[in-house]
Amino acid sequence: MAGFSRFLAVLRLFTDSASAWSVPDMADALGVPASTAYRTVRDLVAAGFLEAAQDGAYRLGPAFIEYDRLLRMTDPLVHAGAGALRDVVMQAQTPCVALLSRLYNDQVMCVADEAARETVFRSSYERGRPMPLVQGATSKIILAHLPARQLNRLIGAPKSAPVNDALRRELAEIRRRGYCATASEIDPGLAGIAAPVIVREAGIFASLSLVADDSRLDESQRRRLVLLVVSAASLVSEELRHRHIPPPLHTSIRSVK
Amino acid sequence: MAGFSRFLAVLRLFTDSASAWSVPDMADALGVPASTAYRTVRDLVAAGFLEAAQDGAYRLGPAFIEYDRLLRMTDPLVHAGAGALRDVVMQAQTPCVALLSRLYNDQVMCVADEAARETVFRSSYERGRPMPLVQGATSKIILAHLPARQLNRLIGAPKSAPVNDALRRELAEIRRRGYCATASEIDPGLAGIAAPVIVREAGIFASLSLVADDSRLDESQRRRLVLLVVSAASLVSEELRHRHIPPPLHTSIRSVK
DNA sequence: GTCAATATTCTCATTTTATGGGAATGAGAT
DNA sequence: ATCTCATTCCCATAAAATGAGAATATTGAC
Repeated sequence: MAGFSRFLAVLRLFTDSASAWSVPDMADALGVPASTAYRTVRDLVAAGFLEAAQDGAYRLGPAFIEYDRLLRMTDPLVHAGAGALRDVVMQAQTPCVALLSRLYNDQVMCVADEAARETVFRSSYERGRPMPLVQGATSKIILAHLPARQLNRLIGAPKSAPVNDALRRELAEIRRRGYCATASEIDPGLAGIAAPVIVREAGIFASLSLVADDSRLDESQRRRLVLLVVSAASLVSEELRHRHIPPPLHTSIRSVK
Repeated sequence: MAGFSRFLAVLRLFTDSASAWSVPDMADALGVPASTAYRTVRDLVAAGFLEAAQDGAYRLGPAFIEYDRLLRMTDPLVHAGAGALRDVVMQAQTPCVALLSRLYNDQVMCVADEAARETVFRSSYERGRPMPLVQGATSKIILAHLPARQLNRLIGAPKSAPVNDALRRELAEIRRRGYCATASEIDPGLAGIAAPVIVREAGIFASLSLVADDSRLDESQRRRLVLLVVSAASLVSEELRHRHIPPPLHTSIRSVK
């Protein structure tokens, strides 16, 4: 291991349950000499990706907040979706959480969320938290719209993984239907309603979804929310498609100031 | 330039106004050969810090969202302050934005913000955006509570920078008063009210502040909000002080699972 | 205050890796 | 087909990271 990966390795030590590390402990955990660990940490601190807590402990640094804002302001999906999420929770007229989620390596991650005012429950899906690929409406609707090649890479080709044939049939059915509604697949008692946000030409495979208390939903409510989610997802997709300007030919591209 | 700094240099290219870059343009801007730029970008993409947009353009990657969540969940200041901000905007009973801000290199950066329901204006202070050090209540109240050595480093020692003597007197007065109220220093028409969140033993130099429409504030309003901000800041400080557990002696520290 | 135990930084010879020039390949456009 | 530019590949070289251990700084114990 060397170079860049040393920095990544240090950052990966930081998790929900281990949020502060001393340098000797990092060196231990990574199996590198102390001098190397001190140097790596010093560089990360200088860059703002780590920061000294107290008593020789280090925690994640404020540079992540800065880059996160930059991403929120400039990422097409996040930027286009955030407004839609606000509209959705307003129009839902019930305690709920609206999510915008996308593929992230071999998981699904929410990139924007918005809770209605009076929402008391919390969804496991929350901005920045990687979630399983094959559970929950939010994830399934994305899987259902993936190109065959990419899906095979994630769940195995039909021949090599016939165990997934049932899943494949389920995904085909979801794609046909155009939305996905589940209940208690991730959080007991919570229902998920998700619609696809797919813009192939921009490489966007995402979903817009709503999480609400399942016991509060009667059939007409559910139908109304499905409609709300599906149309919001279409709006976001359209906006993204519209933004996707084919670049001028034979010219390097760069964002205009 | 080499090693880690090459990665930093690439990331620093991404700004509000230049949010998508092609690799040749990056190579140009950094003055490095194309082959080097391609390799650097490939590594950053693999780590999730960049991601391919369309047509050879790259944008910031979802890893920043993931680390930002981790920080929100685990950073003592953000975690303790977020709840307080919600309380503040609720109790303010007027359109406003509450901010939690801190030193970040030689600037001040908001690390958590919360807007009241009906707030229409936007403050220039927003989560993740570095702001000037010596303007606005949010920043000044932090400066006013910095140890002398650190203040000198930021604005120059009294002898070498006598031009700042007026500022020094202003800061001393602010410290004496315990809060700072300004108007139109950053955004025309907006007023800022800030109180310190200082926990020296934990290395925390921050502020809790409220931004509201200046023309809507009469004297009694203003007094009420000052009280609100000051007491909220005290609560946050107390919570942080309480959390600061002196580590066990002669033992390496590590967050408990 | 001294002492002892760690934490942290420093040094430097060595190994490892990144570097970048250029060739090779690919993808469009004409 | 041919031109242009994007992208990858190759490899000798230069450069930088590495790590063992020494040197120094901190810190608590006493």
